[in-house]
Amino acid sequence: MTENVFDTLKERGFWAQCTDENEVRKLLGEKSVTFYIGFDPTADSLHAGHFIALMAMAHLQRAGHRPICLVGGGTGTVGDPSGRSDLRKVLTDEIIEHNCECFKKQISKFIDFRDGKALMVNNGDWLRKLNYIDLLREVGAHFTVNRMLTAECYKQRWDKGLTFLEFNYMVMQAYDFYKLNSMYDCEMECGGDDQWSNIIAGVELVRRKTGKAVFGLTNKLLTKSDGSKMGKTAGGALWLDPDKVKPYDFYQYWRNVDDADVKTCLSLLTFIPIEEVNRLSSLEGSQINEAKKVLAYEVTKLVHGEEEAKAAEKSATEIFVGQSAENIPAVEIEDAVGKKILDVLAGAKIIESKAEGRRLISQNGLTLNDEKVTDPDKIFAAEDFPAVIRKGKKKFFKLVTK
RNA sequence: GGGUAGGUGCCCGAGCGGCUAAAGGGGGCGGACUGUAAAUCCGUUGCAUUUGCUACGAUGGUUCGAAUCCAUCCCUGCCCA
Repeated sequence: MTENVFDTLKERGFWAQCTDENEVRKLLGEKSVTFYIGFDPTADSLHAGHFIALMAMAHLQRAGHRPICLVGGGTGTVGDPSGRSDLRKVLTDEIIEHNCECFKKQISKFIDFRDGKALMVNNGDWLRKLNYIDLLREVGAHFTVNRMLTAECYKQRWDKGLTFLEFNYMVMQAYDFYKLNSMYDCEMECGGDDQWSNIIAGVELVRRKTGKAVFGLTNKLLTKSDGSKMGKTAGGALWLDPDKVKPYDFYQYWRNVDDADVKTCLSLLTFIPIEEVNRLSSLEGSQINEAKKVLAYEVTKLVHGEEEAKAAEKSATEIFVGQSAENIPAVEIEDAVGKKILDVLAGAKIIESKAEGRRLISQNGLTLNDEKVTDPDKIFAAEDFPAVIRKGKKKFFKLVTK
């Protein structure tokens, strides 16, 4: 440990807030600390927002600390109200179970679990067995409602209403920390900025129950320079699952971030040395495209592997620079000769509806093999294949018959 | 339980018997301009396409005709108990 990770995290912009800064820094500098981050299984894939937490975790692990990845098989059943203005959908046990499995698989790609260097646990293992009365007596007694009500994470819900179910989320999460502390000597909880209230609750619970000092550290949420959430695509979140967001599209997302966000992304989402990050992000004008290429490549490599990253980069170059159509992401379709182009595209989910297709054509946004499609009733001919479809300016699809 | 305000398209939010597939904004999409960026401007934004279907919490009802009126129910906020 030549350099304190605490400084690294701060320097790279992860740091949002923590309990006693000096103590945390000291702790991280003098020994291997076991820490945890929780991930609630609200979907069957992690997304860009989780990725930043995984990066923080990876930095800490590289510095010799031991991460515990906590999947929320228990807390997921309750739903975290933090930062939400609406009630969480209550998920069924089967869905949660399935989502937990998906999370585990994905997390394993970023964190090294060999030789006990990291742990993966599921809080369902203890939360689901809890007895209500026992919990109230053991844990509930340490919380004052007055204090809880002042927590930032509930404020957004004052107008909309907060159910008792969700109100209890904080208690569950605090209990997790207490459990992990007693089972694995976990001394620090990390997480997104929005988790601060929950983390503090855990820190206090551990102290009250055991007298031990434990710590909390939060990282910035991934937001754009204008404050809006980053990692949103037309289809929703920017998933890390290649079946949900194709590596090529994933690459393109980062290739197209705002100039103003390049620096944040490079430092938070890649392991590129900070000096290089600074150099790249200070490039001016169109030069900054170089930085975006590096960003897109590096992030894609971390998430989907080197091979996919190279393929995505190659496709992008071919599409936007050269005219070759070799590596355009292929979409498999049934034999389409003689069928209406709109039917085929809608069937392949390239367009959401035929109405969208008609709109696209009338607005000059659909191209087939470098020719604008002008007739909404156009029929595919044999010589159109292999067909390259361009939707708008930047979206390319190659139609390949099965 | 009582009182009261509500539940509208992806989101926010107007409408309160026909001219309403529903103002306005946000978001999305397409185009122009560019650097595969931002900002700006223009167009577009339920589905199917030829006037058909689906849609304003749910179900029934009044009416030639309802998101708009009535009834019942469900859900939510606020106040009181």
